[in-house]
Amino acid sequence: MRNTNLDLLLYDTLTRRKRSVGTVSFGGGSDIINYYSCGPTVYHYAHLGNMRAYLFNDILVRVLRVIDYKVNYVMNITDVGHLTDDGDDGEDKLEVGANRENRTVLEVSEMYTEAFKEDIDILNIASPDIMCKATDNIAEQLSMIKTLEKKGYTYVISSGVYFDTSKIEDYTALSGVKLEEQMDGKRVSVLDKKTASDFCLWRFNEGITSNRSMSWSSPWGNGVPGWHIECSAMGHKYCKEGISIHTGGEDHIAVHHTNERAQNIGCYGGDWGVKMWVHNAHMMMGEKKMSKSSGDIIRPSDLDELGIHPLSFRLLTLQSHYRKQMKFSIELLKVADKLYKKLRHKISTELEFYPSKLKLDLDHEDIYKERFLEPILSDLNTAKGLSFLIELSKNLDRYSKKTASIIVSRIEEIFQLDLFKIIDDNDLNLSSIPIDVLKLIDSRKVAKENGDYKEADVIRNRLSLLGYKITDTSSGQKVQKITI
RNA sequence: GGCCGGUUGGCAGAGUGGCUAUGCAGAGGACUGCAAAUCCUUUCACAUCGAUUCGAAUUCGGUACCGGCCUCCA
Repeated sequence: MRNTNLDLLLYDTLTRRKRSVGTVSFGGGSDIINYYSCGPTVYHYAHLGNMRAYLFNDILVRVLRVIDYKVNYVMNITDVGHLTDDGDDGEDKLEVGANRENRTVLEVSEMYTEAFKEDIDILNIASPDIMCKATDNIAEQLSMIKTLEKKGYTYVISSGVYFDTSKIEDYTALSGVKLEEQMDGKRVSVLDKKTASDFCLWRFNEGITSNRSMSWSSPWGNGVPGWHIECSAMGHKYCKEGISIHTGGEDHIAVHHTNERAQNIGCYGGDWGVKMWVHNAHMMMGEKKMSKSSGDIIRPSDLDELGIHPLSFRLLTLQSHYRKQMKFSIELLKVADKLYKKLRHKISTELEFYPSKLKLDLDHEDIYKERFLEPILSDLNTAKGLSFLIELSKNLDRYSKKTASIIVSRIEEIFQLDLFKIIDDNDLNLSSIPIDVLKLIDSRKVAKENGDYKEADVIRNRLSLLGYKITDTSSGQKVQKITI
């Protein structure tokens, strides 16, 4: 049994309203949340735009755990089946990645899976409990396609086995799109499918893909699974009772999740399925979103070089709501970075870590709940929770050190900004500084001691042009390398 | 064309029927040889038209504009 009656409200894409997660939990004490999130396709690096989605998942899972749900957090790794192009003309992304880099598909998927794990780690995103690969679950996918065939939801054409979407009554319920209003055939290639919205369950080796390196045998012929079937099959395998919450980017609503849902309905007829769909909005750079196809990407591990702490990006996402498009630019990142460093400096130097489960007195318990937890529990209003944290950090004298520390500790259970860790202030060690720069620094020290401030200022300007920032502190000159 | 969402101060971005969001920037001050950093104080807002209301930036309706998705995408 959970030891709290607090609950989280989330916006459910299917019913288009906020619903309590208590209505979708499983287990005797209704305390288990089966959580399934669409993960990366490992043919390339994941970028900051992708990271917004994983940050959203991370925050959500942490909130569920704070209010005492047992979360079974499952994320798939797509290493087969995801095409570069629309439903029927594209090549498998993994094959493309392998060709591009002159490696095997396995090497490519392993390399980018590792890179993904490193990147989420940099942003303090916890690893899911289960990360399952599509290629490890081919049997489950085949078995699901067989059931769909038995139940009459499939048909076979020259390119593969297809799902007959006309058999699902409310096929477009997630997106609300009216198929007959769609511009059929304009973007979706119809080929010899019965309906443009029909999608591939099993793709035969033929045409441009006849010499792909990945292939499995099946009752219908050798080939590879379609993209959507992996999520249905693995979701069912790892979330036996059903999926409480299924998340993903909003771009998945109209196609991927719509098809996943159709497969579930066809295969399990409503006995098993997804109880709540939650989608995050995209991050926009200027006029367009950051995307791998445009080539203009920034990874978490690139941030250091820009002089920006990676967790400043985590902070930036906390400032906006997950269902709203988030504007992104280096400038905004710098603003967040400034705030981040200030906040962390303050907390790390004035408070100390206390375990979050320590009790607070009633008044402070209420303050924590009203100012922080309640906004978070109302569809994840992290921005409001964050404004409380900032306020708190500016008014530490109103709290005892222990009380403030416990509150921040509780906030950190969710925000994970490493606020208690002293920040490295980028003070350079002398050996990394060129000798002529060192000489200048030294001569400025002499000039200052002699009261020759004019000369000291001249030297400071010269150093600044050389890329070094000099700051006078009570303990002498501090040297920092200037970044962008 | 269909679906979804947005329009808040210089920028970013929350929000509630009557009460300071918050951050960065700006202004003033403290500190400093001067800067930087830090701290304190502070200016500036709710697309437009109509309706409901004692009262609406907050509810409802119209208008205008903007964005996303419908195609690989988080």
